[in-house]
Amino acid sequence: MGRSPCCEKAHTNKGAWTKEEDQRLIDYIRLHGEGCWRSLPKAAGLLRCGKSCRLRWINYLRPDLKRGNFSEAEDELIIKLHSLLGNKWSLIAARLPGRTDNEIKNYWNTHIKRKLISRGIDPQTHGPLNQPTNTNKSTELDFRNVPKASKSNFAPNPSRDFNFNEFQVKAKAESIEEGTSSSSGMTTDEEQQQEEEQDKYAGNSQELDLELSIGISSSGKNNNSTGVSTANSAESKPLLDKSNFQFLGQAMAAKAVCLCCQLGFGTSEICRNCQSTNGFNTYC
DNA sequence: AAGCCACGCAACCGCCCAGGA
DNA sequence: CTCCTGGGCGGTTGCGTGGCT
Repeated sequence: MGRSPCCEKAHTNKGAWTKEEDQRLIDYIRLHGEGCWRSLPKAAGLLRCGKSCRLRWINYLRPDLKRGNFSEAEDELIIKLHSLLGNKWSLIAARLPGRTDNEIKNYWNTHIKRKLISRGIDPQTHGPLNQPTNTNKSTELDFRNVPKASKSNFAPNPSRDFNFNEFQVKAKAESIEEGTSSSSGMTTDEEQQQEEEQDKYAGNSQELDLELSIGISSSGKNNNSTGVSTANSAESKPLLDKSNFQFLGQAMAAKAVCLCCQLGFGTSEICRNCQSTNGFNTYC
C-alpha cells in the first residue's frame, strides 16, 4: 500500500533554495496567501515539493521572523518551556515571537544542550546530570512522552485533577550563568540589549509567566521586537520588505491560538487572565 | 597554504493527525 | 465507519564555514 508521495520527486529540485525560487514563493504567497502547499509549487512555477515550499516559507521567508542570535532571556525561556513541554518545538516556538520550531530545535541541539550539561543539568530530564533519568517530580506537569493524540485532544475534563499553577515556573533572574554575565563575553551594548529582552519577556516581576498562550506575536508587538533585533539579523534577512507584508502579519496574528483554550481552559478565569498578564501575547 | 575536523543550520524524511469524501 | 489527502511535527542528514594543526 504505502502513501502517495507528496510530489513527483523526479521533477523536483532539492537542496538549497535560489533567490529566484525564494522570490517566486514570496510573490505567490503575497498574492494568494498560504495554504494548499501541494498545488502551490506548480501554481507558483516552482520545481519544488510542496512540503519543501512550506518549510522554506515557515522557517526562512516568513515576514515576521526574527532571526539573529538568541538572547539570554530567550535561552532561559526555551529551557523552561522545554522542561514543561519536552521536544514539542512547535509549542515552544509559539511562545517565542519570531522564532521557528526548526530554529529552536537546532539551537537547542547545538547550544542549550551544551549549556545545560556544563551546568550539570541533564538536557532531557532537567535534573542533575548524575541522577537517574526517571526523575519526574510529581509536582511538575510533564508533557514529555505524552501520546501525540493528546496534544490536540486536550478537551475540558472536569474530572482531571489539574492545578494550573503548576504551569507557572519561576524564572528568577538569579544565577542564569554561574558567575557573572561578563563571562559570556558580551559587550555593554549587548548587555543592554539583553536587559531589554529580559524586560520584554519576563517583565519587572522577574517571574516568568508560562501560561502558555500560543501564537505568533501580533504584528504591532512583533514589529517592535524585531526592531530590536534587526541589527543582528539584517544580513540574513532574505529579500523581504517588511512593510509589504503587514497584511500577512495581521493574518497570522488572527490565526493565533491560546494554549489555555487548547488545554481546555477556554472559559476559565485563567484564560481571561492571559490577555492581561501574559508577557507578550494578548490573544485568547 | 593545505588539510582536517567540528560545528551550525537549512533542508529533507517519514510518521502522525485531522478533516473531508 | 473507512479511506484518502493535506498539513504539521520531530528527528536526521548533509553541506558550508570557520578554526586549528
